[in-house]
Amino acid sequence: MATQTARAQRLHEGLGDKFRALIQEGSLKPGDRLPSERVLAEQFQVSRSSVREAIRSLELQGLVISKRGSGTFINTDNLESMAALIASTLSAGNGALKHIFEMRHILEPQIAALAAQRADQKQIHEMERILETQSEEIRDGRTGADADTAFHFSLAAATQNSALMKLVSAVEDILHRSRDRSFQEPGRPQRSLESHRNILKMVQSGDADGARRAMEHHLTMVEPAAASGD
Amino acid sequence: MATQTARAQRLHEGLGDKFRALIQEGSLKPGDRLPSERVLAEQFQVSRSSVREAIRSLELQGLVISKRGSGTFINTDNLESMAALIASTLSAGNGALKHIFEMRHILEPQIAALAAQRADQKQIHEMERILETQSEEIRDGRTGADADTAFHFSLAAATQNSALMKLVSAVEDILHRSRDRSFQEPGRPQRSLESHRNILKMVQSGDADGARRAMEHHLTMVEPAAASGD
DNA sequence: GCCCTAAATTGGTCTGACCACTTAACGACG
DNA sequence: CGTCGTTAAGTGGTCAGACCAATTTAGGGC
Repeated sequence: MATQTARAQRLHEGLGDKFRALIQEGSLKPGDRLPSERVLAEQFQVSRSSVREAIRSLELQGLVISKRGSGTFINTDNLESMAALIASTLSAGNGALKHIFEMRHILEPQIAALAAQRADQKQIHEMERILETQSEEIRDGRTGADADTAFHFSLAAATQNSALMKLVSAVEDILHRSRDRSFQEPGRPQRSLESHRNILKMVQSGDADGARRAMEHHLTMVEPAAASGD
Repeated sequence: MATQTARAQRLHEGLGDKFRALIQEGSLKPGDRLPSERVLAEQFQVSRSSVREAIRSLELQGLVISKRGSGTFINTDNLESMAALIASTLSAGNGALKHIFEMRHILEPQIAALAAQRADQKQIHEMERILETQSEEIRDGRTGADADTAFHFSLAAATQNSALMKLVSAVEDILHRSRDRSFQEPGRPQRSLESHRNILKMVQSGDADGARRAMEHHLTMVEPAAASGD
């Protein structure tokens, strides 16, 4: 009956939608194990191949994770793999790093402003902790790139907007690799930390406009020359 | 036969990487047809199942498109399917529509500003054409929702930033369905068209700040009450 | 020449089997 | 009794060959 949709749906695509619905409806919770492929095949009256292709798509979308010999599980933190998926899509093709930097420059100042309006105490404390870590790493002679990424992400989390979180997570993921290089310049990690502190200060005081400006300043400072010239 | 690989990843993942490399290295150009699954299976000394799972992942990433009875082709405009992928990821889980609206409110005003600075004559002409179409549709009693989406997308295209184009395309895709409903209110299509014209006017005159404000006004006006209140 | 039909080709699905790995049950041993 | 290896069952990953459905291509009749 569902074989002839206008869009010529293939069987495994329809299956994927059914599984996705099951997961999102709450019948299955994060961490749960899906029925085995053989069981699903019988349950939906299709072959194991079709079930596998459907699961394959769910796995690529980060909804589930298949483990050989163990089973297929609902992804606990779907954020990471979802971000990876968006990242691979955004940076695919001729997606120059320059474009990603520009997108970031558009997004993050506004995110900082939103965070200033919405961050709760727990999230502010989390940011303080991250900046402490970053400070320690720099004192030990490291770049603090991980903490840097974590700070930007925690800001996004403070917006309480899951879509923004996913997107920032993807953007930061793309930039993470190049960041190690740009952090090599002497004095850069220290300056980055200081502007992070300025941003946090604005967020703490709930100054949305100040947070936006602080983030703009931070990004302009951090942006490598290569990105604007390429 | 090839049972002793067991290196690290799953077989079809490695295959996917090989195919992806082939495509991106330029051995295969957009529009070209991949060798048939049976040929690829023999060529790489794996089973057809593995080839299929690899192709499935490429298809989900928008790199290729499989057509039953015809073949598998390198995706010509990868924009559409890539956007669909990002869209499904962004809206997956508890991603409320409200979050998407907010993301849009962050993105598009800045995009309008960038467009005002960078749009070339051809792109401006394209936007004029779209607004004409929208005008005609409204005159004929339709909502003009398609033209509406097209306008927002052409604005993103004018930024010359492929990452932004993909993202806007994804966001608009998510909103497109709900748009038809909100366009039912009397007078709404007409007002939307007028604010589009204001945005275009700013873009034509190269007024970045004016374009940003015009877009902000437009979005605020278009945003459904449900999205801002919930 | 044109149009219709049949064969070849291709992706989609099915079946059943075996492999590699994980987990849990079980029995031998200390 | 508890611990530890061994074994058996279960699971995802891969393979092989077959058939189906859609498309393309090649003939054949007009």
